[in-house]
Amino acid sequence: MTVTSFKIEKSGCSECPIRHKALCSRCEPDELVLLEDMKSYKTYPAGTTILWTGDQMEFMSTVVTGVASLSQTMEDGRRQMVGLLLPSDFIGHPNRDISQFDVVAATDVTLCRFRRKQFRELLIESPNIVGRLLEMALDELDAAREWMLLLGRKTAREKIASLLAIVAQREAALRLQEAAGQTQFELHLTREAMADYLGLTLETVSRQMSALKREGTIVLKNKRVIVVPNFAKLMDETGDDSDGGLIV
Amino acid sequence: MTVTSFKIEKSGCSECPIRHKALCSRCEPDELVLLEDMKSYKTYPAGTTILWTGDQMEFMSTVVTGVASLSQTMEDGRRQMVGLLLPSDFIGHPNRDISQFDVVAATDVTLCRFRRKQFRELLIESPNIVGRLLEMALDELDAAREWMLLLGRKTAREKIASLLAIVAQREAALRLQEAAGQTQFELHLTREAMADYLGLTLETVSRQMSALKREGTIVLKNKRVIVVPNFAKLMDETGDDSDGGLIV
DNA sequence: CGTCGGCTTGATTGTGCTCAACCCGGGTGG
DNA sequence: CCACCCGGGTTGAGCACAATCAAGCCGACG
Repeated sequence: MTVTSFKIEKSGCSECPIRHKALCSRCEPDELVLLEDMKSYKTYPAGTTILWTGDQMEFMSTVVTGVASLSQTMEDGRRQMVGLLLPSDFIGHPNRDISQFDVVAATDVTLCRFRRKQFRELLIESPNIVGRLLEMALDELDAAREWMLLLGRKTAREKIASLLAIVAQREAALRLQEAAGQTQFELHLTREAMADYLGLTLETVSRQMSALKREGTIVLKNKRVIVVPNFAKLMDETGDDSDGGLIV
Repeated sequence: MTVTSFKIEKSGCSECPIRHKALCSRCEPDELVLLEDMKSYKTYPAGTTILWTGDQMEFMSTVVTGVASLSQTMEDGRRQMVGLLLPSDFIGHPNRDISQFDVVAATDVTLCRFRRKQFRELLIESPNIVGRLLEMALDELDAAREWMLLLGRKTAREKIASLLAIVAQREAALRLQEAAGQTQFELHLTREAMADYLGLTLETVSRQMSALKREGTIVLKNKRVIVVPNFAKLMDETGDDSDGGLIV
């Protein structure tokens, strides 16, 4: 177990960084005490596979810190990422004990875990948790469906622009700003990860990135940090309608 | 209101054809009485759009009979189906009052509906419903993610074979059989609907169907009824691993 | 009989994949 | 210190698969 996880293990739920967003966000103080008893933390180094397709899932987990990816692989190696797990996102299925996907730590990842059996009992007793879990599942479902449009119908160019726009908006939201005018953000993904996410090859990703650079839509500061001089111009490339396709 | 819906309106929940699968499947008799009071039926003819993207959603609904599709459309007309709604499937989001997708009746469709406001109160009081809804949402999420692999990574041939295999398995399950050896089923979808579902053009769908026919993988009985002489041969074309990629 | 929707088939084009070479920066070890 | 390697990234040439454009078929229905 690493040092980071140890620090977290000392602190209670009330100091948890994702307290207001995770499945426990609606819990009353007395319910939190219950959770406090059951939970355990575990940290995985970047690059580790947390769960393979077909693995037994002894635990239900919430991402506390770090980023993990959910992906599927075909026999011949073709791979598709089907979800990005950010802090507060949930891993597990109360009624299925076998993982349907590979879960890979993209950065160092710390999970807050509950044993399946205990968790199921918890669900029966705690409507606040079930309700929040339902809400989160429905949000994930909508996100997955949005992504299906991208995978099925967008061109390579539009896919790249969409990904960049989404990451930019997410980072802006963290700073409580809106992505508009000049924006700057960090892209943690390798070209290969982008390709897996978008259903492209890494060469196509590289080519389209170069094209966007050449045309001045984006400027690369240092391979990871991207500057968007004019966010509207990037949005034009996504293929979405003017309001960004998002219901705000 | 059509004749079919009138018949349904007369019968109570206990005679409902989807009683054992829908969101009410775990309800006790006393809870059913509650639902009985709140519900109303509505039938839409084939081809009708039940809900447009951006529409206010006054009702939360369950499909009782028929098939509807969930889809997204881009400005320029490109369209992607993101879900198929079969009997017992649920439409609506307790915490969102605006539809994110177009909902179109593929066949005549009858919905069992609850008013949003009432439904939300119901959720607070009835853990059996929330629990069932969570289960259904997680199943949908897994299905959506499976579909993302198909959209992002499979070839046209594999997409068609996968669709046929899935429909065949579903129909077999209805007859409490397993798809194996010689199988036969009905495909309600037009070529265009298949294309929208698979992220292809209808010409490509037609060509691949012809190819599968030519090679003897499938036999068309009468444009809608498809015979699969050897189910394993069809599975070979899907690109999935031998066990069908399904966790049984 | 003509029309119309759903479907098939053909010819051509083009986007994105494949294969391949090469660049760049950061370790590592002789 | 330099040589080497290795992972991530870029770029090019050629190809293949699916999209596009276009014509025609078939069965239903007015």
